[in-house]
Amino acid sequence: MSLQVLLSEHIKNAINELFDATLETVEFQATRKDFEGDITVVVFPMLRVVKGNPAVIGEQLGTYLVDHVAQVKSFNVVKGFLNLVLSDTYFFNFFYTAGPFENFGISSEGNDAVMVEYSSPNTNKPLHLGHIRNNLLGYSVAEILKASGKKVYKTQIINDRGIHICKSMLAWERFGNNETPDSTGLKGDKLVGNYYVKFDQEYKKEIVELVNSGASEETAKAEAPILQDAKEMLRKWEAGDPETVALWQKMNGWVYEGFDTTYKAMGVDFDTLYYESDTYLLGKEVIQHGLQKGVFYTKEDGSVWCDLTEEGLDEKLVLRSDGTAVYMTQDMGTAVQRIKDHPDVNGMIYTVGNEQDYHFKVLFLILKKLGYDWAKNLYHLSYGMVDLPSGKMKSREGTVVDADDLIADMATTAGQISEELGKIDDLSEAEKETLYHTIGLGALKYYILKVDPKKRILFNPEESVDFQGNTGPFIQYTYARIQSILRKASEQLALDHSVTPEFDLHDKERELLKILQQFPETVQQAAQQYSPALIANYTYELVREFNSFYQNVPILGLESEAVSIFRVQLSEAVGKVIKNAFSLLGISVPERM
RNA sequence: GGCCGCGUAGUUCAACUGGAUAGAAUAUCAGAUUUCGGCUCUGAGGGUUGGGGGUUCGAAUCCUCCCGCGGUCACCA
Repeated sequence: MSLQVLLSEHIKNAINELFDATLETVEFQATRKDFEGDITVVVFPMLRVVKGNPAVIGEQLGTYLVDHVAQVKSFNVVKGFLNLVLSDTYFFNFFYTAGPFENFGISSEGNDAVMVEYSSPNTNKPLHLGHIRNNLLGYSVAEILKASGKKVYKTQIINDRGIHICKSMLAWERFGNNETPDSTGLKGDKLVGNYYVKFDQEYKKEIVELVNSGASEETAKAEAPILQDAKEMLRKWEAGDPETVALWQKMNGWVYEGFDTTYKAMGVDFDTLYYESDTYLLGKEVIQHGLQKGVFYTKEDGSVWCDLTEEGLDEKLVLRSDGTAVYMTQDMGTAVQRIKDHPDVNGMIYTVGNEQDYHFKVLFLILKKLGYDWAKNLYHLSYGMVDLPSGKMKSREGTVVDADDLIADMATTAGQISEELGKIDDLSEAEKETLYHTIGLGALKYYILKVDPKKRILFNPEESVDFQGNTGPFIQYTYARIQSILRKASEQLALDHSVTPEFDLHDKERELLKILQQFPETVQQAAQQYSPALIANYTYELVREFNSFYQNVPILGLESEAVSIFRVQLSEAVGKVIKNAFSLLGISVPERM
């Protein structure tokens, strides 16, 4: 039984005995640092069933608890807050039953399955900083859900068809001179991206020419020959023209290879993939189903709509008058398909930028109206844009930050700083390179994940790779330091885990234990809220608490060996929790740095 | 313009979802140490939580009206 449950029981009994009243729930909170105590009972809410002065009620409750509950050592009351001081035995007991902390906070996989979609790129240009936030969020939320006891499928829908894909194909065909990733030494996604840019340049040229020869800008934009050709290419692709399809496959293949490299560098992965070229025709049966149920209706021109005005939204087109699918149709079809493919899944998380908030609101609502029981478990993991100190990322102004470049830069910067600090001279070059990548990536990931997803991020590369403050490297550094403590300790002490300590806990050690035991709860909370930021901030708090004590107080070579052993074991536990927490964020921790 | 989101120390972020005196980190300043203006400690200042009103024992958090920033309003995806 957890402590809170135990205390609730006793408090309810107390209210019953002392005031002859019935209490439904008891509200707890962690005691604030500036007050004495470990856990706080809020008395105010009880005033609804018990009349009286909250401070007096608190006194009476406190006395009762000290008398009846072994774990409560003493108490104090401030206004309506009853602060309980727990016994050392309680903390020792927690520490020695929860240990050895290997899988602390990580539940084993259950049957309840969810699907997490993230990344979902277009196959006509390389991944950029915006995708990085998307990928990190999606991956981390998937890991957190897993740790909370769910079965998780990571997926993405790859946007591999459409006019934008044809644009890069056309430009390559026309200006490419049969260039390949091999012949140019470029990553496949970069090469294809270059031709997408090339198309745009040519297109603009043609517009200027047309306008100069008297056309209006609007008609010039619509009628530029190169755009017409791209449209023609799309028609050919949809008709299954072998040559076009072969080109499409070849160029997409290049892009996938490039993406794989980037995903690998980022440390993210997927369990199952969906391609838009397979799903873009899906959803028509869903439309039929919806028409029968009366959820949709047909207009005179044959287009199909869903009326959401009762729910405060608009009318939404779900099928064009020519019978072809729109974005919404596809997304409905894909959702249904995914459940068909994975019958154990009963919920989905979509990691997509907040510019699509409205789209997902509508999608979820329609699926609910269609009567799918899993539709109530859909969640749009919506996140804000990533801005740079120089302003917004604009592809036309060339201020887009490329994902590969950024990851490489972060590693370089991490290397420079490490060299200056000069603590790792005895590592081999290869080891150093791995380490710098770990640190650089850790800096990047932590900086992005510690911010609430829905808020915009101002990404400052220099600040993020700082080794001080609330940063990834600082936490990694603490982990490495703990490993070093353990290495030294193993030479001096026999770490007997069966030792039952007999000494008073230092206040700081109680603080640390309090934070430590909150980890499992934090994981559950983060899973409920889909918030890696919660994990990140938790880890930082743990690390800060650890440093504030063990930076000034010796761990080894104390007069009492029992205390030394305990401190080493506590350090070890903190290290393991850091490692567990960081693995939920997709960040690895170095053994030394 | 309608709808959605955001607004917290100079800056970047927190605040256990309505709880106590709104906290960290950075930057700044002052001390200590230092063969260094750089590294490391110690400490300080810094806030009407965009503004007004409301709800209650209690509001950064909830409701409302303004202000500012962003997004979105396609038979595009």
